[in-house]
Amino acid sequence: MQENLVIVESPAKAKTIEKFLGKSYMVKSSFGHIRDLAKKGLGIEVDKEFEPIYEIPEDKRKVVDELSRLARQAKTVWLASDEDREGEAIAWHLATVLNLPIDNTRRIVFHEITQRAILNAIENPRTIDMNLVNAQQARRVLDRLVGFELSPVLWKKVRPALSAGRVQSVAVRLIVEREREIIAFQTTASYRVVAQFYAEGDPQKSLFKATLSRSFERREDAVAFLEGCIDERYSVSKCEEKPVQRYAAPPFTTSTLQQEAGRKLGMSVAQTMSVAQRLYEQGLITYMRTDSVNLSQMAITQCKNEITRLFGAKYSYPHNFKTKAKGAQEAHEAIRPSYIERHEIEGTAPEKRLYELIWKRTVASQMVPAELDRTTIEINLSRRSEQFVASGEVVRFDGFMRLYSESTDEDTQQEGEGGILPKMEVGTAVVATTITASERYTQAPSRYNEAALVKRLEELGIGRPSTYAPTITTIINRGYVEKQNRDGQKRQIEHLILSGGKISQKMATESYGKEKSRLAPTDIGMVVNDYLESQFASIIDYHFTANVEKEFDRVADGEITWHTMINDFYAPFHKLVDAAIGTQNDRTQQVRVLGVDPKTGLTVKARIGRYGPMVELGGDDGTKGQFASMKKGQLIESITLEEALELFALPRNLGELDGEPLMVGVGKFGPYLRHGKSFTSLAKTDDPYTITRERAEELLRESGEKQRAASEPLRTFAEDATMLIKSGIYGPYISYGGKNYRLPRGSKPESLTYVDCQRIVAKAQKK
DNA sequence: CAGTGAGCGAGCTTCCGCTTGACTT
Repeated sequence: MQENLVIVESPAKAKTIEKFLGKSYMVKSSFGHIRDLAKKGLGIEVDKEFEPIYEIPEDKRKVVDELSRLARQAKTVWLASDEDREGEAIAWHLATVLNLPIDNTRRIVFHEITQRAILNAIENPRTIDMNLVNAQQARRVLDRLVGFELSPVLWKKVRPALSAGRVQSVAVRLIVEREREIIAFQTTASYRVVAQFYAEGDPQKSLFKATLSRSFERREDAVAFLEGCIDERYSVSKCEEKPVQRYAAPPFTTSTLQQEAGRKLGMSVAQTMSVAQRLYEQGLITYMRTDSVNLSQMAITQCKNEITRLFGAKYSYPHNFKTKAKGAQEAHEAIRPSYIERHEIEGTAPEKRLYELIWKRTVASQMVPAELDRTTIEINLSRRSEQFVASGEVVRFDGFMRLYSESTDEDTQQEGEGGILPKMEVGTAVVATTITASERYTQAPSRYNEAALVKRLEELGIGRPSTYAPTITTIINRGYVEKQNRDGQKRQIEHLILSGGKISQKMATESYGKEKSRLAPTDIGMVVNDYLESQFASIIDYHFTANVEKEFDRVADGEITWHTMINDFYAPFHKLVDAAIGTQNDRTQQVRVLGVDPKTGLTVKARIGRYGPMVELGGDDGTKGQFASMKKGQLIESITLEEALELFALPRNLGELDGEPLMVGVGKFGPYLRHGKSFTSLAKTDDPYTITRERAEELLRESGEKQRAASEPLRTFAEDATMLIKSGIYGPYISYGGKNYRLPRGSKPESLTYVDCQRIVAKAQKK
């Protein structure tokens, strides 16, 4: 029996803290929330002052029973959940459910997992802050009201099983609006002029590139400019050198870790979190769901020592950062290595790489700023008012850049900018060796990648570190958004080159628009977004969360009761819901006419059909038209007539084979070949519109062989022919008596005996 | 699993934030 029971939220945290406290303390975890609003129905008694109906979810029963038992035996119970709204609520639910008496229950908080912080917390217990708890109840109730009243409107007015919510609907809106910007974007070309200069009399050492201060929209203007340059004279009008400092980025929060892991390691948001979770569980890093950039004093000191040891004292700059994120609750430290002196770890490749990234970012944050010289040279023309401008940066002292530099989404360096520039006196005459006017196209805005969406949500104060990854999963699962790759397209660009007094022309191709894993809306995502915007503009407003957060804060400060707050919100909101149900919705039946098929003279339309977005050829006068499903990535709003007509080319018949036609089409699993009753997917590199008969036959043969190989068991046993070890997508498994059984961890299929397999089967059957 | 392009209408779907395993063939 233990004298003291300490309850925290996370089991890994419990393990660490237990080491810091004496033998008389037992530390257990609640695994997050232990109670929630009733799963069925609204879970709120709206007309009884919004009384929440709480219940213990099925999967929490065991934890609660265990904690109950231990709490009864303990002399003192310490509620040590996080010091934020949710943590305070967890403490209150625990106190309520475990029937903890006020006099031997203590609420303690700490923001970092260090021995000093924990002992300090134990010495300064307080009581549960009911205002903070009520702010959480308000948050929970509001989210349920919004989600469970909006979603049914969508079922009725748009399509069943859809969903809407305070966070997810704004996330979808961001993606839809970006797509509309891209659709509306008109690309324009202009000529950008770059010249190669050197100082008169010193061609070797003084070579540099400079860009003209303006570009030319019309080709003839660019040509005229170059012609004028043939007998132009140039001189330096300004040469300025300015020292600048570049500061290290703060240590990681959840959102910045997701961004950097995406950019530098190519990891998805969910992947980053799962790898970080493993590092956390091994005690290698601090908690990975945090909005704080704060470092403990201990970590700052360790960084100082480590930096001094590795690079010398002049590189060390011990300091802390201020959190800027909207609505940050700062219950934890920034994400950092638990032990700064540990530079690398054992583990899988992603674990090692993510740890290294965290280590570098943390240590660099405690290093001095880099010092750079930024040089700007301006070149005047004798007969025109434009100028050529060159700028460059030279690192004078590397500082933190010795270890780490933050990446950006737009890693594009402008031509004519860069490294070292020569020192020049004002008035120096310079000579242009070549001047090039190159065609440049304006770029459409790019679609969000996962981390960029998280960044935007965080800026708006929407969502929490624990929900960024799940929110993305939700909007993808609902079919509102897809992760898409796009092939780049090619276009011709013209270079006009003035060299040796003559202008010549050179054509080049450039590719543009290539995208990997970008978030794009689906048609249903756009329809739902437009519907919500038309009926519930105030709820999916970007500032809605920020506004209600202010109200939650007032509840937390005791200025207003949560009932008042929720009532003030609910009355007008519920009116909107009633109004929406009462109005006819014609948005989902939208049909877009794309034009007329030149071959048949029939109209081509795009709309959402029973099985998703489709194009229709003809079918105007009550007759049945020809239908074709739209491809992934195509939208009703932006598909062109040409793209639509292409879709009718499938399914194609490649001719007979063994008396059966060989067909190629596109189904819900992508392009496929059908021969009789058997289906084969095309390879990624094959195009269903152009694939040849020879290639199709080759694919059929290949897939036949693969299928034979896959159905072949890995192992058979002489004792019993029905006991098989097969290879599946989750690794090897046992197939026996029509059922499948997974192998215990670490067992090797080649070393299992028949008796082993029998045991595994028997054990699984007992369960 | 690879197709479709209406109108029988049961009973169901859904939120956001805290936390981890259990489990797919």
